[in-house]
Amino acid sequence: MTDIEKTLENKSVRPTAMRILIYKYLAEKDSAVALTDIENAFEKAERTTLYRTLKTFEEKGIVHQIDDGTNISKFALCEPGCNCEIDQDLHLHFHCTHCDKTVCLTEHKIPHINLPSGYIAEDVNLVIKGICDTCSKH
Amino acid sequence: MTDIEKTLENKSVRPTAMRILIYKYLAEKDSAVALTDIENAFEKAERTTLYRTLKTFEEKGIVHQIDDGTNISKFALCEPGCNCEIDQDLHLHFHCTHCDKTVCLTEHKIPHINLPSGYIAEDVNLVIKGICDTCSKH
DNA sequence: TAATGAATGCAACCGTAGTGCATTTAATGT
DNA sequence: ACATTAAATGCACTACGGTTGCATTCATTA
Repeated sequence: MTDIEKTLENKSVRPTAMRILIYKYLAEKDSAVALTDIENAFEKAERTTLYRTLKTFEEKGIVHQIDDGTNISKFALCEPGCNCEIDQDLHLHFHCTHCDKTVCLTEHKIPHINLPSGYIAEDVNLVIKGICDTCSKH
Repeated sequence: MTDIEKTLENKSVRPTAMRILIYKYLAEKDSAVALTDIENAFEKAERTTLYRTLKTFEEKGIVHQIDDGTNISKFALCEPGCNCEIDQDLHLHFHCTHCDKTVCLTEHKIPHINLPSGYIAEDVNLVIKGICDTCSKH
């Protein structure tokens, strides 16, 4: 059994062939991917399958969904320190308007925000848009 | 000439009847509105007109677009202190998952974030999801 | 090996975003 | 006041992401 299969089983996700492929794809990407990205990468794959696989991955804490302001949902593998829950130090995301890539800045945590009374926070999302390091060199 | 007409002209936007109506609608709302919201409010209005009006308003700094994670663009009037640009203290947004409303917390500014070298920030977006004060009372 | 449930494939549907073009409306100069 | 010109609006249509229902295949286990 490979590492990926173990990882999936640890998260109570049956390691099917398709899921392993999708996991691999996510793992080798250094930026967040949209459903369409995966669809294009695996021409034989069915949109619905990818869609539901990502949903499952998200529910089981394998990936986290990123809303980078493009109105297109992106996904990235959760790293060991990636706590996608409140009351944790959540990392922020950077969306490059030049190459259109979105990356997790896992080193950068979102500072705590004091809300007005009555407001209950359940999730925090911080996205910075601009030019990434690769694009700013050119 | 009314106040709204003056406001629009100050921003180099021709104060047409439709635009004044849309501005009024936005002004009396205490939460951000989606294109569809306006569409429903003015049954006679053409979606394209509303769409382009909001675009124009945004370009001219009359409204700011809000991405609250629902994948539906929302808009809210810019207040005098609402600087929708970088290097300013940007306010954050709160999206209530119960009543589905998104509000500007203009009193709450986004703290400055230090990015890794090479990254150039142009826009910052902070959205907190949870339960708003109205819904948390019930 | 049969039974069971999960995963996948297929075929749609819905809603938002966006564009091209014709038409109307408003502003300007003569 | 009228013609000219540009902006604003209305209409039709496309594109695409997200989503669901249902049939079918696959894998697990009794």
